[in-house]
Amino acid sequence: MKALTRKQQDIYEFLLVNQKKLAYPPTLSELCLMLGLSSRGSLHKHIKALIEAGLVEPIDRKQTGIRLTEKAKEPLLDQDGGLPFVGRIAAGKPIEAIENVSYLAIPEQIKTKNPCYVLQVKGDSMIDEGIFDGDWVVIEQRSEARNGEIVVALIDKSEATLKFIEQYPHETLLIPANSSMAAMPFLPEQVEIQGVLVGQMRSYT
Amino acid sequence: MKALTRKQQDIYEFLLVNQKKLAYPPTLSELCLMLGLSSRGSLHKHIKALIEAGLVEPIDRKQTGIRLTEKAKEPLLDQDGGLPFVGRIAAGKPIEAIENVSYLAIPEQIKTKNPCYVLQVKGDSMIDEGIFDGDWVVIEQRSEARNGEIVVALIDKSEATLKFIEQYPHETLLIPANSSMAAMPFLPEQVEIQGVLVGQMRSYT
DNA sequence: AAACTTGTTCTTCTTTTGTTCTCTTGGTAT
DNA sequence: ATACCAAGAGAACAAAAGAAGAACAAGTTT
Repeated sequence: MKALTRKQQDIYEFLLVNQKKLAYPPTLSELCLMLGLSSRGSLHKHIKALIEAGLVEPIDRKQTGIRLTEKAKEPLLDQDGGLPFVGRIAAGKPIEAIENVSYLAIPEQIKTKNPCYVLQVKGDSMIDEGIFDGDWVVIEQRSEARNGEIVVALIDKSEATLKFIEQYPHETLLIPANSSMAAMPFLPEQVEIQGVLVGQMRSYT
Repeated sequence: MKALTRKQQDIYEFLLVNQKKLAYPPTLSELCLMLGLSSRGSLHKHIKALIEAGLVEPIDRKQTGIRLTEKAKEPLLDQDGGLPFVGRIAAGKPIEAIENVSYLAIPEQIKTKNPCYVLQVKGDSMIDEGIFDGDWVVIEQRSEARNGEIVVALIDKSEATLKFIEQYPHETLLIPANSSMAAMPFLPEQVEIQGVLVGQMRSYT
C-alpha cells in the first residue's frame, strides 16, 4: 500500500474533523468548496488514494451519487469524553496491550468520575455474571476494593484476571462467576488490585 | 435495504420535524406545497423509497384518499452521536415510555449506521444470554429480522418483549433465553418487529 | 350524473455526480 | 540540464438523481 502524500493526509484529517458537522456525506463538489479547490478531478485523485488506503469509502452503489464516509474503523479523534481502550484481559495471562490506543464514547451512566479505561474480556470465567467472551468492560482505576466487587487483579505481578474479590486478614479469594470453576485462594501480598468493574458492554453485530 | 438519497433524507427529516404540527397525515399534494415541489409524481418516487426503507407507511384503508404517516417507530435522530433513550421494555407490557428523552453516548462498536435507540430491560427473560434486569440494550430500528436474531417484538399491538425470533411460513416463535421459560408460538400477523438487538450495556455502580 | 381529488405509473428533460483524460506548474533529486 | 512527481485546472463522458407533467383507476364530493 502506497504511503499517503501530504495533501492526502490533510484531506483525511479534514474529513475526520468535519465529519460530524455535516448533515450527510459530502460530494466532491462540496469538498472542493470547503478545501478551496476548483477542480473535482484533482480532488478525485486524492480521494481515490484514500479509498485505496482503506481510510474512506464510497457511500453506496457504484456510480450513484457517490459520497465519502469514514471507514468502519474510525480510530482516533474521540477523546472528548471518550475512554481509552487499552487492551484485552484473559484469565491467566497479563493484560495484552493494544498497539494503537483508541478511544470509545461511553455513556455517563456506566463510568465514574474517577479515571476509567476499557478492556476486552477473553474467556468465560465471569459467564454467570453475564460477562461473556468478547465483551468490553469499563474499569475504574483504583488499588483498593470492597469485598464482593469485581476487580482486575494482578497475581504475582504476572497474571491479570477479572474476578470477584473477597479479602480477609490472611487470605484473598478471587472467585470466578462460572459454576465449573473454583475460587482461588492467595496470600494478600500476591494480589494487586488494578481497578474495579463499573460497566460492561457487548456488541451483537 | 438501499441507502436513502439526499433528497429522501431531507424529506424524512421534514416529516419527523413537522409531524406533530399536522392535524392529519399530509397528502402528496400538500407535501409538494410544503417542500416547494410542483409534481406529485416526483415526490411519490421519494416517498416510495421511504416506504421501502420502512420509515414511513401509508395510512391504509385501501384506496381511500391515501396519506402518509411516519412509522410507529420514528422517534430517533441522534444528537451529535448520542442515541435516544426512549423507555423501558418488560415482557408482557407495552414499552414504558420515558417522559424526557435523554441521549446516551454510545461507542461506535455497539451501534450500526442505521437509526438506533436505547431501551432499559425489565425482567429476566434473556438472562441466559447475559442480558440482565436493568441492563440497557441498543436496538436498531427495523421491521424485519433473520431467524435467530434478538428482536423487540410487539405482540397483538399491545405487548412488547425482547426475545429470540424464529419465523416460519405459518408460525412465529418468540424464544426467551431463560431455561425456566418456554418458547411462545404466535401467528405471523400477531407479531410486529420493532427493532433488532445490536448492543448491550450494564452499569455496576 | 359530472366534477373533483386521491395515489400511482409513465415518459421526458435538466442538473449533478463520479470518473477519466490531458495539460500545466512548481519543487526535488539525480 | 533532465527526469520525476505531487498538485491543480479544466474538458469530456456515462450514469444517476431530481423534477415536471401527462395519463389512469378508484374513491369522495357536489
